[in-house]
Amino acid sequence: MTDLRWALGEAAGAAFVAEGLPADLARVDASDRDDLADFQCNGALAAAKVLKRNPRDVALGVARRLNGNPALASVEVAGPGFINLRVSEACLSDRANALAADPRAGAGKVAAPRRVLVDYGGPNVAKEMIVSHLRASIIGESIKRLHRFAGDETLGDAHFGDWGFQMGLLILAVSQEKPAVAEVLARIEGAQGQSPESTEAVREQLTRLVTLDDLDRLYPAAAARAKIDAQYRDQARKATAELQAGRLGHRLLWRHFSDITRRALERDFHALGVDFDLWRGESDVDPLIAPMIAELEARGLLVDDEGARIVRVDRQGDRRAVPPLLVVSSEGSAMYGTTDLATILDRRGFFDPELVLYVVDQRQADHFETVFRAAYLAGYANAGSLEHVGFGTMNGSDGKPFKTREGGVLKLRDLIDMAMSRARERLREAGLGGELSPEMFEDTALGVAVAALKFADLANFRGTSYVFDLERFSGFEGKTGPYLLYQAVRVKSLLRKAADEALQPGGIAIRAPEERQLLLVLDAFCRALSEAYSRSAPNVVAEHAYRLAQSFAKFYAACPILAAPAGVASSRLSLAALTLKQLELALDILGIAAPEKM
RNA sequence: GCACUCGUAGCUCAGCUGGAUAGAGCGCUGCCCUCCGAAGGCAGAGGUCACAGGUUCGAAUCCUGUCGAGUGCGCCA
Repeated sequence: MTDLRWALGEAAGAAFVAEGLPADLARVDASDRDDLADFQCNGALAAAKVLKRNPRDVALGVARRLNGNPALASVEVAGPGFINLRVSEACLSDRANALAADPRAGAGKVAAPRRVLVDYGGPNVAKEMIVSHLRASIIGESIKRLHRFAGDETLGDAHFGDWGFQMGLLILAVSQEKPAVAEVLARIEGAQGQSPESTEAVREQLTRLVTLDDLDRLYPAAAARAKIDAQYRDQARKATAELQAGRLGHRLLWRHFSDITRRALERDFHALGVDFDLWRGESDVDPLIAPMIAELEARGLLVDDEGARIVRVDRQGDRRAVPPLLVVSSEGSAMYGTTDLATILDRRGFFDPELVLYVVDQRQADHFETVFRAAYLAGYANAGSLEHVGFGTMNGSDGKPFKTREGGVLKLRDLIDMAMSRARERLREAGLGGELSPEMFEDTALGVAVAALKFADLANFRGTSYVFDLERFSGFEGKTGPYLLYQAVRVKSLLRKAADEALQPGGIAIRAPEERQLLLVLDAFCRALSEAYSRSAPNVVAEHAYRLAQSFAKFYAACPILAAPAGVASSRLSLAALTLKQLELALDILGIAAPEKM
């Protein structure tokens, strides 16, 4: 299925060729003068420049050839050589009916689907989720959905931070505070493989002894203490080393920490409409590191430098110095980049992705450049298959990194709670409290809150830093998530009413200006998706969804539907149903779901 | 010091593969519920697109410079 813009571009291309002009200049775009045209082609200006001809003459020649096209109601040349196209009502109506019959509401698919892995979120064991995790999760989830919807075989990986020093700290802190835990572990370690207690039994005991609240309480304290207490820090380092060496008790305890953290995180993420396909952790790639280092060494890629072992990745012609990848520190331990490199190997093993998108803070651009180059150099990934999709930092209204009024870091949970309480207020104001069951009421409040948070973030281009403003994030009027939900819910209500009155949707005939405008926006869905896809820019989808909702609101205000004469009513009903279908598809790509009522 | 990103309405942001009168939302001023959900619609005020050069018939968009802001620059992740 092709959209009008594309079809007109093809027609213009043929006209260009017939006029002896380069066809690739015949691009047609939505008009930015809707008082003059639906679509415009500015290619005659460029062609005239290349061929050194009078642009107006060139445009007139093309216009003459387009004039007979049945899809076009008018073809005019304006100004120095703009070709303005107005589409006929018949053509618009045909397009509307085609869209209504298409389950994808006009969305295209990629010609050659790829295996795509999206690495995003990056939660850590025992570390509280804060608002900065929100961006990574929201943007990553949307990019994953964008690829999946376009037909790629897509996996989203949380890239779980479940390894390293923080685990040693936790093991130390928990066993010091809870002698019972130490006893359990001593028992199982003492008896070695022939322990009377099964692993299962130990895990059950740990479940009773160590809760998520314990971790939330102990970790910050332990981390703070390690900063000032060198002896404590050394103990934690030792515990980390023992864990990584495979000490049984440490392993069981670590597994327990990760399990309870992951369960809680999955629940929180799910409430936000963020669901990972994979929770591969840093621990999963740990076994790959030693052989990887040996191989890099054997191939001469690993060299000594200031006591550390590095891979040089700078190239001739670099405009700037690209730092080497530090693989083994002078203390002999694996580093951040080492894990990332091993993760690339790991992924090649189980998925062999053709594209990996790292949805991570823009500040890590240099780091990823280094890792990617090392991976290409080592042949662990095909050139160009690794891409850093960076996003901007989050600042407070003072332009500095965001802090709460008390000066602390805002927890994600608290932010969601704030947005939810505002949503509850609005629902009560609208008098919907009594109509919905308590569970429905809470679900709806959560849905509205999530829509507000996500849309506020996704409406901005990911690459630029943005000001984190609670007021704006939980706003319900204007260009907001709740506005989109509101429009969707209004259509749902309308469709219910129509069903009650046994009014059937029918063929669409585009007449009123508001219907025209709505259809032109519906037609632009395909284009918006492909642009969002190629630029990894969900804000393009967000913008489209908003424009769609807005065009619908105008249509809804200007064109009576149920009260219209029978033929008109069934046409408008179909148009409304089509709008709902496309709006929900667009919202789904943003990770937002519309409730039945609100 | 070197590098990257960004400076668009009072505020928060789109637009940046060069094209006609630079768009939204919030806020501000009015208007519209005897009609399908007013979390809505309509109208209005508000801009030398940081500044200065350059390329071009044409620049918010491309190039250079200046000023301002943010970020990064091997043994944390």
